[in-house]
Amino acid sequence: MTALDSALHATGRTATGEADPDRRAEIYRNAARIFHRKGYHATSINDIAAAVGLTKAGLYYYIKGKQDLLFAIMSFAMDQLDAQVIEPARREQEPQARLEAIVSRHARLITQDSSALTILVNELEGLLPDDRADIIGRQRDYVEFIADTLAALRDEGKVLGLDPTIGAFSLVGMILWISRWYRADGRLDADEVVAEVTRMAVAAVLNRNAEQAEDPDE
Amino acid sequence: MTALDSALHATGRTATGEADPDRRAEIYRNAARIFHRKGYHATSINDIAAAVGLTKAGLYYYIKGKQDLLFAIMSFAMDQLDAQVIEPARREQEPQARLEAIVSRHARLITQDSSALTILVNELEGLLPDDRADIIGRQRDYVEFIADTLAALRDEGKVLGLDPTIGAFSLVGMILWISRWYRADGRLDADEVVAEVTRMAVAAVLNRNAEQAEDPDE
DNA sequence: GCCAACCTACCGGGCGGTCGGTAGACTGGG
DNA sequence: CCCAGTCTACCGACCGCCCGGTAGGTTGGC
Repeated sequence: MTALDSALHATGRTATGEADPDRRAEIYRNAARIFHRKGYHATSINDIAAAVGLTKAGLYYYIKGKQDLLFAIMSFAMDQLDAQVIEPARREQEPQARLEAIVSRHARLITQDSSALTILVNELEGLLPDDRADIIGRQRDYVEFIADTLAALRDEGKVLGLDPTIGAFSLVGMILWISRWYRADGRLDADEVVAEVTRMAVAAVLNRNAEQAEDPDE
Repeated sequence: MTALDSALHATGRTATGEADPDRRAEIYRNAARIFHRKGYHATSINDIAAAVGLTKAGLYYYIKGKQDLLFAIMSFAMDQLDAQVIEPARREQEPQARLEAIVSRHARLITQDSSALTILVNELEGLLPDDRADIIGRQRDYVEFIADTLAALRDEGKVLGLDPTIGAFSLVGMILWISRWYRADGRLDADEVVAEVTRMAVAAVLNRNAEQAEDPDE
């Protein structure tokens, strides 16, 4: 997660703004890991401070507060999603290729490091209202991007009788859930998981047999 | 959620055991709602007490502690899953019918009342180790039940080149995610959501075209 | 000598949980 | 018909603890 350094500059509003960015990146990385493991509310500032070898007061040299720390991590995760998933997928012209890009890239990201991305969806209620509105808005945009892609597939005749909203949410659920069961040191390797999930996602929305095509309603 | 009453008798180990079961059911119902909305750690005993018109001390007449309350709710949710999803599905002999029963029944349950079922997956770290082991074990059994169903489909030749474990987890993710976006008062109605999700789930795992059947590896 | 990078010591407050008490309904003996 | 005794269902006050956050240093490299 070396990209965290640059991300911190981008979300500078949450940090003191003068401290060593490498050290701050290390702190944010550890915070994300602990928030992910124990949950935001169950994690104390002391837990994070201890993990980076500081006292609580020492940690406050680098952060403005617990909620700002959470928002910075979630903003970073959202930036990551934008840069690694949404932007590359947007460059795909074919709707089906675009869908495959979304799913495989998002799944890949989660197998690489799920901390920040998982916090992004699980700890929304820990944010201040304004920050929460910001994050939720960006998440909504993402789901709409997927729904639009499904709608484009429908216009091509490749999808019949599927509500794009339900489809988009279902795919997102499938992808996000990966962080709950995938372990880098487990039986399954990341390439296999990404490929399999992508195949399932595409199969879930594409109609390939007459049976579904003939009976779009019900 | 009237079935809560009987569930409470079943999980009597967590309550004082003498108090009015109706009142206790009301308390558990409210607790589940608030845990669901704010999260376990962000919810104080006072929040729950106030919601049922008691003081904190008064509430302790009915419950043994915060963690026991959580475990009771999760046990109830797991009982619900057993009775409404797993048992009925087990009675389906055909693997495909069984899969459809699992998905549609589980999805239906979530559209009806997601509180307890959502707590079941999101608040595991709030439990004592022994209780957590209990719940995780039951959840693992459920995923294995789905994986076995997928394996049976594979043995029938209806599924090719799909890892049953990945498939089972992905379907579970799709289903559980419903509680995050479905609103009973929203644009989509429950029947539509259940039907659509079930169709997607089946499509995701069944191979219906030659393309997939010819190339199981990769 | 200065400033970045920390620390010790502390604050107010809310937490989960407990304790002693009590209003009021109910019960049974005279 | 009464009243002592008992039990259910609660409450006010309190406990120790830990939380997020801060004030005011101290230290070591430039």
